[in-house]
Amino acid sequence: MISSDIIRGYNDIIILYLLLEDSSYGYEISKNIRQITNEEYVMKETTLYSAFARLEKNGYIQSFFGEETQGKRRTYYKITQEGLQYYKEKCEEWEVTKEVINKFIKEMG
Amino acid sequence: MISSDIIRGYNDIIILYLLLEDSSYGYEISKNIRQITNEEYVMKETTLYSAFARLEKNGYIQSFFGEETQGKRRTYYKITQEGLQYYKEKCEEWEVTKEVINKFIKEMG
DNA sequence: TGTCGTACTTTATCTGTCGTAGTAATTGTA
DNA sequence: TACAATTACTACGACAGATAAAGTACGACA
Repeated sequence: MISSDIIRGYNDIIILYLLLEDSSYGYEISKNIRQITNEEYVMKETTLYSAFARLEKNGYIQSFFGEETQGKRRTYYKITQEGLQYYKEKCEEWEVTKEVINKFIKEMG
Repeated sequence: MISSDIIRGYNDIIILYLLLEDSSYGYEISKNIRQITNEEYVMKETTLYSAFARLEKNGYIQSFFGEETQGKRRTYYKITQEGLQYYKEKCEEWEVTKEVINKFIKEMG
């Protein structure tokens, strides 16, 4: 189980990654995360939707309504230029973070 | 700069790592972190001391007073069996976390 | 006398995550 | 036809870890 204190701050990156190729919506993103990680990480619904709100507030994603004529209306999100920039920076930060934390990890029986 | 949301949850591990070899105290641990990471990560004082309190409350470290007869009295900490166990588990969790997050990271120009 | 370095403590605030619950429509199944 | 399950969200409140700001206390040094 991955603790929420560790993934914190990377949920945004996970979401942005999934919007790189094409716009998407909550439920689909949620499923994709589970699939990609083989259920090793399951993002909570509330975490996901509050991340959407935060990302949109910061201008990293933009929402629009889908054209479904049946079923509950979906809110789609697409990544912005700023979002792409933010994603790139966070990826670089991740490389640094990995190396820093690795210095405090020991392989033990 | 490593964001606090990313390192969150690993501050405990950093501290425990530094207590593996020998007991130590706040100021020394703080200096060691800076040195080991070449100033890439500097743990805030309040973060450090609140982590001590949490770790002791959870039984992962034990405090005792140093024998300095001059200067301000130091509070030393040593790792417990439970702390060692916790450290090991977190190291294993780290390996999983790394792989999970790596799936959402892209190398980009 | 004043500043720097060492070694902490207290208090209060912020943010992201998460538990709980509820709404609303569609699809499966018995 | 009834009921459960799945899809697709929204609202509210609580919690924990990180942090800013400020203060205490001691020694050394100039």
